[in-house]
Amino acid sequence: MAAKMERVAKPQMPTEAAQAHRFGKARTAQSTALLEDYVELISDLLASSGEARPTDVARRFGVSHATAIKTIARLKREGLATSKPYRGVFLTQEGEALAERVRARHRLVVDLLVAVGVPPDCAEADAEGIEHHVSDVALDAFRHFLARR
Amino acid sequence: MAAKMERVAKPQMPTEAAQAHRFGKARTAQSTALLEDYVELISDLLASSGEARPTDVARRFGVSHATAIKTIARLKREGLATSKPYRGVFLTQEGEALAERVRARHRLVVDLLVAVGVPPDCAEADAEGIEHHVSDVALDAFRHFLARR
DNA sequence: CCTAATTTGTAGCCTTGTCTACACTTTGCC
DNA sequence: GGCAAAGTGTAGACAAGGCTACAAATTAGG
Ligand SMILES: [Mn+2]
Ligand SMILES: [Mn+2]
Ligand SMILES: [Mn+2]
Ligand SMILES: [Mn+2]
Repeated sequence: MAAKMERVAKPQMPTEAAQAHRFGKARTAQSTALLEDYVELISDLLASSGEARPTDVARRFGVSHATAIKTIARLKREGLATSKPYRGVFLTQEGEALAERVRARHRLVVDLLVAVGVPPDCAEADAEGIEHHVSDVALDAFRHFLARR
Repeated sequence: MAAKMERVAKPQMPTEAAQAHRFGKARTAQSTALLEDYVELISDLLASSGEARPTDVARRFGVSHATAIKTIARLKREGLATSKPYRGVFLTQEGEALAERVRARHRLVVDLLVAVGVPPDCAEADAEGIEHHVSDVALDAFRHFLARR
């Protein structure tokens, strides 16, 4: 029953393919978000204290040290970090480059949020999640907006 | 060796607790992002065609129908949707309310992005991920910005 | 130097989210 | 009305990300 001839309202929906593609992109971003946050955090720890120990990473990240160690293992598997037992974590060239990009993007997102009126603390908090979903094109737009506002 | 007295550069890092809290919030947002996208999508399908079949949801979402069915099961478990075998999915009152909020937020985020100069297609794509990490405070700021720009 | 505290590593276990493969209903069409 | 196609559901596998509990190594004090 129902919908004899689907001629009702039908507000504009994107095409199936386009929508699937968008959702897929968001899913991919999620899967790399963790790695991005870890390399950024490790890079910060290295810069500010000269070392990045798993326990520090875990505390900063708010997870158990076992979880941090597993994620660091993934970082190594993906060629972003190195570490030897009981020796702290370091970033590969690739890892440091990623950290640099991620850090810059994080700052840009925070700046944009603040520029449109989001309170700084809130901007900082929201940016931690938002940053991983902002494309390069959008980042360019952010830069232009900040430059000429 | 190294760091005899950590008096080096030390660019401002947030406190451990604050940073852990931020990361924790981003993690939580991620875990609800999927549910939000599903209820929004189901609501759209119901509005535009009168029914939301698992296969449609799967195609729109870009996953296998088995995956969609499992996520729909989670929706039901959490009191957001109902369904009987071979009969399509419907939203509970709570689910429809969530869909409404999510839809409005999605639009607001897209509008904000466009307003700061992000190309519409890009805005639409990025918003799909960003939306789940924008707090109510930030949304208010977005509204004000859009109103008085 | 020895011992105790801290850090690190490992070993399960759980939940989510994804897939493929197979079985069962329902639908559509001749 | 019956058969093929389409849709639906279930089962089993995997990876990621989280946890707790325990074991081993390192570091720090006395
Ligand atoms: Mn982040
Ligand atoms: Mn960040
Ligand atoms: Mn979304
Ligand atoms: Mn959305």
